Amino acid sequence: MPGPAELDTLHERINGWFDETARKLPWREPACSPWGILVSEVMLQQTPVVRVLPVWHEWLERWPTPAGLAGEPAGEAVRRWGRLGYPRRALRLHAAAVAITEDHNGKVPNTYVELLALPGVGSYTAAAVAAFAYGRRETVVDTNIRRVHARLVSGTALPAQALTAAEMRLATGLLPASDSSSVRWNAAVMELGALLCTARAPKCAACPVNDLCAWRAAGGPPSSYVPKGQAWHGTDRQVRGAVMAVLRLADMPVPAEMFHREPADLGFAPAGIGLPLAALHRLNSAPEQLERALAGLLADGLAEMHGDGYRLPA
DNA sequence: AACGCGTGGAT
DNA sequence: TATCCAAGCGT
Repeated sequence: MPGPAELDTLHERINGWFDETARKLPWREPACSPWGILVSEVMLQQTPVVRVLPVWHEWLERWPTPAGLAGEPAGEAVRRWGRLGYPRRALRLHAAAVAITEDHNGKVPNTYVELLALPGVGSYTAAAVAAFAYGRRETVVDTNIRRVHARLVSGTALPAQALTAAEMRLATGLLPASDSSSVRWNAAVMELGALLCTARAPKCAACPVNDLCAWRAAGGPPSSYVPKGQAWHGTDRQVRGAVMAVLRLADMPVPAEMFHREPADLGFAPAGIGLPLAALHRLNSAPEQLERALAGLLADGLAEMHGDGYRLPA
């Protein structure tokens, strides 16, 4: 843990670097509503900024307030989520909009505890919204901040595989004293991790605190563990994704046999879903895997039965 | 605590 | 081409 003097230096340099070089993002504009910030935070969970930007603009134009989204079927949120990935985030964001409308008079709550109670809002997102939308001094810890702390302070290439209590204490200890400085600090460290102190090829030469970095001082030792990548090909997730691509494009329930049989065997396909349906069949997944994927989507509320067909939740 | 959950750009 | 990984959450 850095001493008080070094802490001041870190705050000054990293916040200064942020002021000069931060990306201009719509949810960072002073005029952005707390709702706009909440939507951005959920969309940014595991999805890069460049892919979020266009969808975020569409959402805020279509649903400028939580009540606007709450007034539509959950399936519409899933459809407009497009290809951001992890579509249950859309479902939960819709549920959060309903909760905000019904329980918070249509206004995004401004405390960590109330935010944390919203569907799809965990410790990171609750702290981020409290800080960035309401100017509160919160301990915001995301994957970028964890990595910067791991290198700068702890001297390791990567943070632990799971978020630890020690990391939270460290992050709290590093926080500037004032509300305004702490808000900027949270955004700045995150930005540093996103732009310079990246997972794979960190741009240490451009880093404003490279002379204070414990990891660099130690000669940049490699990580003590090998992060295991997520499997994709042949997984249920891949099949679920392909099914969801069909449902997003369908404007009527898709008969179960459409998923199980080649379109050529059926002799017809509903307008508009030929391409994603072909992509699904190209996976050539076993019937039981397809069943598992469809059942999973129903269980998660991402799809529902209507007659003998599947559709997004109405 | 470890796992499942989408997607696509970068390397 | 294959692998990595991105502002996590819920169970």
